[in-house]
Amino acid sequence: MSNKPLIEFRKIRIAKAEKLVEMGFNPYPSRCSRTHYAKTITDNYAALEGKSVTVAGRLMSWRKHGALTFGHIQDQSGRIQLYIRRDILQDTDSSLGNIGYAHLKLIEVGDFVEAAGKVTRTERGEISVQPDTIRLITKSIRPLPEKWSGLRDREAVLRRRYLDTTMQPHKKEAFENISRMLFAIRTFFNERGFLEFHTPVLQPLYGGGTAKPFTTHVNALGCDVYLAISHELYLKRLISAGFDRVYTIGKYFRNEGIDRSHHPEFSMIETMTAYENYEYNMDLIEDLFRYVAQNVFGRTVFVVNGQEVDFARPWKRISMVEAVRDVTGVDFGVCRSVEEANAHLSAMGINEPQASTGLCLVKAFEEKVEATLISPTLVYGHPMDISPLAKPMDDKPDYAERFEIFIGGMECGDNWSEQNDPVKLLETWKSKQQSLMLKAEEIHPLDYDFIEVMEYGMPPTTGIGPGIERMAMLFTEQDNIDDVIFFPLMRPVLSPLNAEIYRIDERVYVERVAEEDILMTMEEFVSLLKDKSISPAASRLTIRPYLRLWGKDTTAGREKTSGYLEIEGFIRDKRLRVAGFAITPGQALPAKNTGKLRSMIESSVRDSIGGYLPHCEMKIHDVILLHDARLHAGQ
RNA sequence: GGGCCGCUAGCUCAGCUGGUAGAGCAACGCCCUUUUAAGGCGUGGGUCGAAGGUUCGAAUCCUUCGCGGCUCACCA
Repeated sequence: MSNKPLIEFRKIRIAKAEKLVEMGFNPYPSRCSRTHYAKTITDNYAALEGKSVTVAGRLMSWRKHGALTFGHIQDQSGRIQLYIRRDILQDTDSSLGNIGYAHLKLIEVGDFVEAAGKVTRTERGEISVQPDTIRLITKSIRPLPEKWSGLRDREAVLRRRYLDTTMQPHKKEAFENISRMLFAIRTFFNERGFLEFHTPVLQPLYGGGTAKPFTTHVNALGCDVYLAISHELYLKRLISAGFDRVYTIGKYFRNEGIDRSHHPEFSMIETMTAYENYEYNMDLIEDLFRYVAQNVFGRTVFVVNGQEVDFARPWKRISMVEAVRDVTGVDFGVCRSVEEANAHLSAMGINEPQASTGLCLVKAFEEKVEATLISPTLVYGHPMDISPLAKPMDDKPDYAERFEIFIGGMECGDNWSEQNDPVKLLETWKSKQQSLMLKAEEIHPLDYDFIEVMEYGMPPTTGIGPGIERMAMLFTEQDNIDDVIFFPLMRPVLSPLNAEIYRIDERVYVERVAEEDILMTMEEFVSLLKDKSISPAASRLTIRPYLRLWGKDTTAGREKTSGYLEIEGFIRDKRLRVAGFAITPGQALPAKNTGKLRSMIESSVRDSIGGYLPHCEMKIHDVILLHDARLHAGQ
């Protein structure tokens, strides 16, 4: 028994669906016989006036006036009004699914309905369908958001995008355009003789980038694998296999920061073209952007960060050395020593000494130049230090045949002539791996299988890799990546209200989706601590006690408890779960989950393990009751 | 990870220096043959994100936690 409005609302609507079932209706039929979209009718009124049509969609408004009822049906194309007259609408007939005027109250805003009737105009001039019959297609049992404001809460919009696009259909446009963009990209490459391949997302080694990967496990093979951080090594295998022009529109997973231009899961169009070098790609990518701009969006000028960007004009092409020189006046191309280069850096106010001249150049570029590149710009000639997979330039072997695209101050693609000299490639990788310049976490596994492919030989090859989301942000003029990803990644939540409606224990739900824990029993844990076989990874531990209260044990005469401790900080990046935690209160447990219970638990935790962890600061959270016999007594 | 901000009914929002939690939409009941944010009369609806604390008294003040946003850092 609840007095929450939503729960009442749901009950009332479910009751209506049940009433329909009693009357012989199916509130969730599979068949629908739409003949026209709303927009087709409003766009072609002259031709359709007086003709019979069937429309279907979600009912967005519903105004009853005695013997007249008005409403709006919304489908993918738009909205159209229903103008329902009691003297025209056929009577209820459950064998046909028709709902008559007397039963219209069983239909309400949010439901999906089908209406068949003549196209007409009302006295006020609105193009409408005057139904002879109305069928319920799908009963909705939750209220839609406020009709005028829609969803405003950013979190609500991101978590329930379907409601946002229902209430504000114009918000579908960006996503429709992104879909068309993908189609156009495929057309562009297909027309140029490229073949689309699927490359693996589950990869036994991660390569082709320096990002941190996601790790997962294949039970059938008994080994850990990584989610792709890149697909290029597979595309190169395809070139070696004899395909000259290949591409993939791949999913990339990088276990790093999330912000308005980074998402853990994103996509790129990545190509490989044999018998060409990076100069070919400069033309290719320029053509690609122009093609998408013109064919999907019908224009070439877009507003990025408040500034106009024109994709039609030939793009500026500049070497990284020149770009830095133009902005800062410093020519790293003539630097003779790292010391000299670092001195230039600190003169610019960048006090992070780099390990090589090349890295200094890159640092200066990132700090001083990147944000200034608003119009599409191709920056080429990266230092070899940061280009392990690229070919050096013939005339300047310290620089790579590589270029990046910058638009609106944002990097929008990375491209180079692929290093296909297997001996040099191996050398570079090995020295890179052993280099003390790199932090341990940046060392990537060597892909010897790939080196072997290169040893058999891969013809001269070059690839481009523009990010789909960044492209979408440019073309749809959004400045937040969440607005071009329909389902951005968010922490799972279960509202208390839904927990009540679905009768789910919220904590059990959250537990189930939580990361994998390390498990051991209290007995094992204490004995390992006692032997000093294990020690905490951090000096600050966060401990969450989970407890079940089982009520009074009549034989022992005391209250029974069970549970576990969840310890963060003991094992790096993992939670340790110590099962078999219980308390034996010398007194009755407090009636409520208050500070008193908390302090009993806290002293119990400290008694059981605190002694073995003398140098640890233990932060013990409030107890989380998984079961409380006192609350469940009636069940 | 740091800083700042937010979280009140299904939705959109009020609620000031602490004093009985409010409105609109939505819902429920009744009236209404041209409405379109329809209208009129009436009714019901809350764990104020969570837990502690201060207080005679907390949505309001304090602490911790949760979720989110913006921003900085990190990051091809």
